[in-house]
Order: sequence, then C-alpha cells, then structure tokens
Amino acid sequence: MSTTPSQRDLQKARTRRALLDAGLALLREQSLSSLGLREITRAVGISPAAFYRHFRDVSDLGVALVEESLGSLHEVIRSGLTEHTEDAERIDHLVGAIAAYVRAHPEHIRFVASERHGGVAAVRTAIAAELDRFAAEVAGLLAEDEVSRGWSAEDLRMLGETYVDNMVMTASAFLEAAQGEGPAPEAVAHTARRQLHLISLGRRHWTASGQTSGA
Amino acid sequence: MSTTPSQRDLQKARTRRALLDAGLALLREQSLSSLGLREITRAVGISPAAFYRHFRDVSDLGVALVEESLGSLHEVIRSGLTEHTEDAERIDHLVGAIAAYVRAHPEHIRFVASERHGGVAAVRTAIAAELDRFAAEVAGLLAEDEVSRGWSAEDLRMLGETYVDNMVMTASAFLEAAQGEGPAPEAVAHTARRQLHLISLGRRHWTASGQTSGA
DNA sequence: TGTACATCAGTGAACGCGCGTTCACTGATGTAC
DNA sequence: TGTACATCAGTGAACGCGCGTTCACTGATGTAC
Repeated sequence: MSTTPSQRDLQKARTRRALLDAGLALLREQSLSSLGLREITRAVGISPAAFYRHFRDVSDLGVALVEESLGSLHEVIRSGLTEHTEDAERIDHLVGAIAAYVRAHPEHIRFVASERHGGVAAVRTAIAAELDRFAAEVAGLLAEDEVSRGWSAEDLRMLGETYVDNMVMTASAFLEAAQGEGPAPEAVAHTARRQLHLISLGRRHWTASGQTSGA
Repeated sequence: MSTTPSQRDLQKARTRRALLDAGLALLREQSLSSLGLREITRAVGISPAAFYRHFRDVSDLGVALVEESLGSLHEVIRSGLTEHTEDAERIDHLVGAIAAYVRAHPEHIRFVASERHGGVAAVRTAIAAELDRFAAEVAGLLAEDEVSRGWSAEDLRMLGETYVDNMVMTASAFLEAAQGEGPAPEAVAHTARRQLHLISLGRRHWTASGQTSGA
C-alpha cells in the first residue's frame, strides 16, 4: 500500500537530512545545549523559520540523531561477537570493529559520548535507552557461549553492561586518539584488548556463589 | 613568610567561592558551554563586570571546578583500596565509598560526568589529566597486592584504567539513581560489586602471556 | 489533456530579549611617612 | 596616631549582536474533475 513518495516528500526528506547532517557537523565543536537553531539553518542555507517544518526544536533534532548514531551499531556488535568462537580472535575482531566504526563515523561517536551525560534530558534518556538495548543484546549473545552455562539472567545482564561500558570507553578513547588528545590508536587498541581479556578471564572463573560478599 | 590575608583578600576569596558555588549549582541543569557569565553573577548578586576580577571567562571557572570536584576523591580511593585486604571486603568498601561520595557531592560528580566528553576543550583536558592521575594512583596501590607479582608496569596501568573507568561509570549510575532516572541505588551497587568481582577474578587468573592474541 | 483549487515547504521581515565585553567611576581598605 | 596617597573589588551604563519565535506570504507541486 506504500505509494512512491512525491517530489515534495523527496525534497522535504532531503532538507531534513541536510539539517541532521549540518547539526551533527556543528556538534563536533560544541555541545547540543549550546547549538543554535539559526546556526543549523544557516549551514543548510534555509531560513530559520523553515526549521520548524522538520523539528519542534533543537533537542528534538538531537533525539533523531541518537537513533542515527547508534542504530547501525547493532549489526557491528552482533558480527563482532558471533563471527568467532575463540576468545582472542573474538576480542581482536571486536576491538577492530569498534576502531573501524569510530573511523567511519567519528561525529556520531563524539555526539553520543558527549551527550550521554550532557545537558539535554530528552537526548540523555534516548541514549540511555539505546545503550540498555545494547546491553541486553550483548547479554543474549554471550548467553549462547559454553562458559555461560549456569549463569543467571541477572549475571548475564551485568556482563552485558560491563561489555557495553567497556566498548563505550574504548570508542571514546579511539576518538580522542584520532584528535591527538590522548594515547595513540594502537595503544588504545592494546589496552582495550587486554581489558576485554581481563573480563573474559573473570567470566571463565565466575561462580554463582562467588558474587556475594562475605558478611 | 605567609602573612595573614587582608580584609580585601578575604572578601575577594569569598566572592570567588560564591562564583564557583553558583556556577556548580547552575550546572545541575545545563552544560558548561551554555552557562552564561551573567547568569552566574546574577545568582551571586554582583555586577557582570565583576566576574572578570576572578576569572578570564566561564571556561576558566570550569577548570577551577574540575580541581575542586576531583581533588577530594584521592583520599577516598586510597582508603577504599588500602583499608581491606580481602577481595569481597575491599569491593564492598570501595562501592560504599563511591556511593557516599556521590551522595555528599552530587553536583561535582554530575559536573565531571557531563563535561568529561563535553564541549569545552580546556575542561575536558583538565578532567582527562585528573583521571589519568587516578589511574596511576590506583595502579600503584594495586601493585602492592600479592596477586600483582610479576605484572608489568603496562599491565598494572591497564588495570588501573579499568578500575577508574568502572568507578566513573558506577558514580554516574549512582547519580542517575539519585535522580530516579535509572535503576535504584541498591541495584547499582549490586551490579558494581559484581563487576569489580569479575575484574578481580580476571586479575587473579591473569598471566603475562595470556594477553597477547593468537596471530 | 486542461483547468481550478488545495496543500505546504520555505521566505523574509519583525519582535523583544539577554548576551559578553568595555569603560570611566567609586569608595572602602591598605600603605608610607 | 594622623594624614596623604595608592590600590583595586565591585559598579552601572552603554555597545553591538545574534538569538528563538511569530506571522502573513509565495509559488511550486499535487489533486479533483
């Protein structure tokens, strides 16, 4: 029942894209709460008033960017965790996939990293929800490993969160490396690999009773 | 050779304090890059021009806040890692110390969390430097444990970073819990304890050769 | 195919407002003699 | 202790500027007949 979009629909979609792209580009140098509506429309080359045909306000555009930024990561993670079964290979692959993603979409990663705890509540909420989905997804994938036998859903969830936290930190570190702000990319990859190895060792030796602390 | 500060010095210090406090309070609801100079002076009750007697601009005040926010954490971490030798006790103590710190200084933690990857370069750099110091400090403390025998400086450093990353994530999670944005504080503590336990297990089974991945 | 009307993305001018920064100043505090 | 001068944190007015939002509008595209 879906008809071909009209010229109008196409043009509108094109302008919307331009607004999102311009917004993301401008966010390389500032945070969302200081990004101006006029700044965005100026970059696109339309009048300020036209902005309202596409978004309610700038934070509304921010929420749309969250989906764009994290949506395509699901596939990356899935392949990163399922394509190999041996620990070392899987870690290499996952770290490499993160590095590649950061290289391919640096602005998306920067956006998520800086707005995750940033000043715009709606965006913060959207990012938290998306990262929660990731944690659940990772937990689901790791549940299928042999080592996960006997793990409670709660423990698997915790493991998923640990992986996601680590991946976010690693992505941030790659980003800083790319801007020359921190250690070099190879050093970041080296640290990330060993951190994942550490977690993976812990996972291998995990026992359900081990998690409770002595009184 | 230090003489007692004059009335003038005292008054100036008092105003500076008021500016820092007002800035931090305002940052509860927005990010540094959107915080206005006039907003701060208005909150303090002085004229906008007086601001320049204390700081070059708002980002200069931000850098001063970084030192304030993280400075007092060193002692907390040190005691959290040295007061107990048994794993479970140490983890309980550390997680409790983080929870207490977040409860005592929520604005400081929120500030650091949101500006760590925020829009003001000078502040980002200051936070990164301070967290680096933490990682080095934690690495130094963990080096003294029996399990660390044979660890390279580089691996210890990686371990320190893993701890600091985890602590930052945990602090953020406690903060969100306090605002009712995420899981309850007890759930955060529970996850944090198990994550630290996971890391601690990995640490116990770490071998220098284990970290390199197969070709 | 041609015509009359409807839709609606984008315009451009206008608005009131708060911003950061400057400047010459004031008057309390501090210092030299 | 008293006096004359220096310092300097804070003032208040002024500046030019860009902001978000509103509004009646235009004109190309789409639709009904």
